Amino acid sequence: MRIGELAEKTGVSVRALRYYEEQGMLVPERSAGGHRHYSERGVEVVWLIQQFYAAGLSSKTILTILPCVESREATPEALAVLVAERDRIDRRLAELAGTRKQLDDVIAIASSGACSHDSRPD
Amino acid sequence: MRIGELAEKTGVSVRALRYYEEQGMLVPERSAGGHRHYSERGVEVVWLIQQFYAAGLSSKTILTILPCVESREATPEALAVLVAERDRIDRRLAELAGTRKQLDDVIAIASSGACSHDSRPD
DNA sequence: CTAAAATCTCACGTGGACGTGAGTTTCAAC
DNA sequence: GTTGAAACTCACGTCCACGTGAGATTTTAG
Repeated sequence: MRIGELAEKTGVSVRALRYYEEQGMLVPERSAGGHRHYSERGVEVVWLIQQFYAAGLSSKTILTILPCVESREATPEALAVLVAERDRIDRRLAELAGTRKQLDDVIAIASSGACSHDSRPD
Repeated sequence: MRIGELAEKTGVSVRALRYYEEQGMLVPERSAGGHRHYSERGVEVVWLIQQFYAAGLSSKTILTILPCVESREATPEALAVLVAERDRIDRRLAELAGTRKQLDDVIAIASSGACSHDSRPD
């Protein structure tokens, strides 16, 4: 499929797909005229890239771990990156949970203060 | 305390503190000569800002919710922002957990695949 | 075969959170 | 009173994941 179709299927922009190629994350075939041609697999790869971006991985890191997902095997170095990133996500999860609690406390206190003189404990 | 001391205490750069002021998040007193002077409370505020940044809030959003934390009360609008951001964090937590699982699966498969198939040590 | 749609390659623009001088002024110590 | 560290104000630079034309080329529908 061509770039426009993949863009529609995945919901990412054409520009983004070209950027992914620039970074080496998703390199398609080319037609005689130079147009990009993606396989069905491309859809899943784009999803993965989005997932990893959402997890805060950089394109460089994604570039390292994508081949492992594709080939279902990893060099020791790549495996180390995978584990390190999982740990990073774990720390981030804990951090986020902490901030969530912060926010929750603020909401509890602020709302009781703003809504009325009603200082009912939970 | 002056900006350098606060920077050291909080671990953020002097430039960052000036930036926080630019954004209105942490506005210190000024000496006659124009030097910034922060109270002890400044340390905690910087920690909060960092927390919220880490949670993915923009400086503009932080600017909205910081007064609520300080005054322990919120306008209905600010409260709505607080709740919306908590929800956003909840969604992000779920998202991150999903990606973590993805990564975990990849690690499980890749490591077993790498060890059994290619069991050549260095 | 033609016309329009899609795609192509530059290449500069954007936004957020600062980094990094440059040149000047203030403050604390002696 | 002097001096050196620390702070001050511009104001341009950086990094990342794209956005956004401009202008040329390729592909597809009629």
